[in-house]
Amino acid sequence: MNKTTTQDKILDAAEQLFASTGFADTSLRQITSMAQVNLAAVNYHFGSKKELIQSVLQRYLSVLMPRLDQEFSQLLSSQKQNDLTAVLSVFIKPLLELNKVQHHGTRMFLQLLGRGYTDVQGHLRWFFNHHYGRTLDKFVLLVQQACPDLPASEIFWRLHFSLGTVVFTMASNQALQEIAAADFNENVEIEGVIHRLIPYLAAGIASPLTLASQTH
Amino acid sequence: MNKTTTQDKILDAAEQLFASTGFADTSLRQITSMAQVNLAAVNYHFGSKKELIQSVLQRYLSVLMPRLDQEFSQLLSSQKQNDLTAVLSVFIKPLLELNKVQHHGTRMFLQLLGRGYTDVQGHLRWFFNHHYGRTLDKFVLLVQQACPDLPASEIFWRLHFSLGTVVFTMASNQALQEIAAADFNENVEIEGVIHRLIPYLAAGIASPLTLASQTH
DNA sequence: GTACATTTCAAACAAGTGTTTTAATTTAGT
DNA sequence: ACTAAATTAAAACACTTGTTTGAAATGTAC
Repeated sequence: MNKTTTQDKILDAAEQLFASTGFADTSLRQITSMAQVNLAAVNYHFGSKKELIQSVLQRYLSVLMPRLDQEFSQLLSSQKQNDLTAVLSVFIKPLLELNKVQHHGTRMFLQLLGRGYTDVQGHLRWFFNHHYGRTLDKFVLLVQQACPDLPASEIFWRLHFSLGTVVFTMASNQALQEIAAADFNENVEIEGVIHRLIPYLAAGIASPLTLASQTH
Repeated sequence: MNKTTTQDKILDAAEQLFASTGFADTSLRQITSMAQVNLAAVNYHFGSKKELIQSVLQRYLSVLMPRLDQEFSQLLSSQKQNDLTAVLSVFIKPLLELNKVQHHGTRMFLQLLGRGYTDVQGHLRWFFNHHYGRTLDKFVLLVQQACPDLPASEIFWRLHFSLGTVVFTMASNQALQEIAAADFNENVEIEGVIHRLIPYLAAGIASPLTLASQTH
């Protein structure tokens, strides 16, 4: 007798709607209607819409981030010279393991991440940095070790460029998949997109310093 | 006697608020209050909020896109082999000339573009493709010529990765500038960001095909 | 200066939002 | 079985949104 609780029904419906429509453009009435629970249940169980959003993300982050932290630490302690592609590839396995958390978990989480950074500016960014800032620092350190010639400020900019690539690609993942399927007869899973992203990001981050980027 | 019309007062206020807060999160009451005009003036002069958004963008696009189209055509007709950096650099001058349209026009437009792609999914994308699809096709052709080894589908993905970089960077431009100023004592104008972007994008788009990206 | 069209204004409208309230119902402990 | 706590339910609340209305004000042409 494995009955799903009201909380879980809400979380399941919410993450689906959030991923495809965004946080701001999804109403609590849509969520509770899809979950087949009462409207007031959201505020009763989660307090507010804001906290519901955080709970939806937290279900994935609490699995992913410790996993990433462990990988980063391991790579940091190993003495061998890590190249950028290897550092970025650390994300692959932990991300794909999110499919065990939930059906289509990887795609769902990455879309949520994309929505999180494009929809809301305030509380999610704070929430993430507050909880997982340490892990992020390790990653930045690894990138710096892999690109010893780049000044810290340049790495800052390029990592944010890369964040933009990932976030945007994941937020518009559905639309992109549809176009790719129509125009190129390609049916790429989220795993394929990840494997396409890594060389692109690695090349961008490691691109040589030009005269132009220094004088401006 | 150069009095600004009600329409212009609305457009000026709207673009400022749209750029910094996004389209969805800016209300008509905020706009008319800042513009010091009556609330009903927006619907009277523009019809609806949706059309106001398009008008705000159109003020820049109508200057920028013909300019870009001309540059693309010129590059296409010249027989010499264009490298990717040259193709991407075509954007620089037309973008910076938007500062003549309006004070801080370049930054304003790019932020609006970022907001346009992250906030709304529907009508803006259609609006843009419908009006300027031809120009875009020329650009894609130039990129294909510069990267003859890449299959069309790969170029499709990488150009969207790049779009993500630009759009995200521009949407969060203000936040990034503030962090860069605080952490690295850097005061980068929008022009500096553009010059930082180009080598990053060029390297990403032109990154070699790996075994992984082919098999997945 | 009168007549007509354009523009401004305050007010109200209809629809949607997240949240709260209060009562009914179900669950769990003894 | 009774009691107290936890959960569900329907309704209303307070607020914001974009849009519309109809009268007042302004501008324009003859």
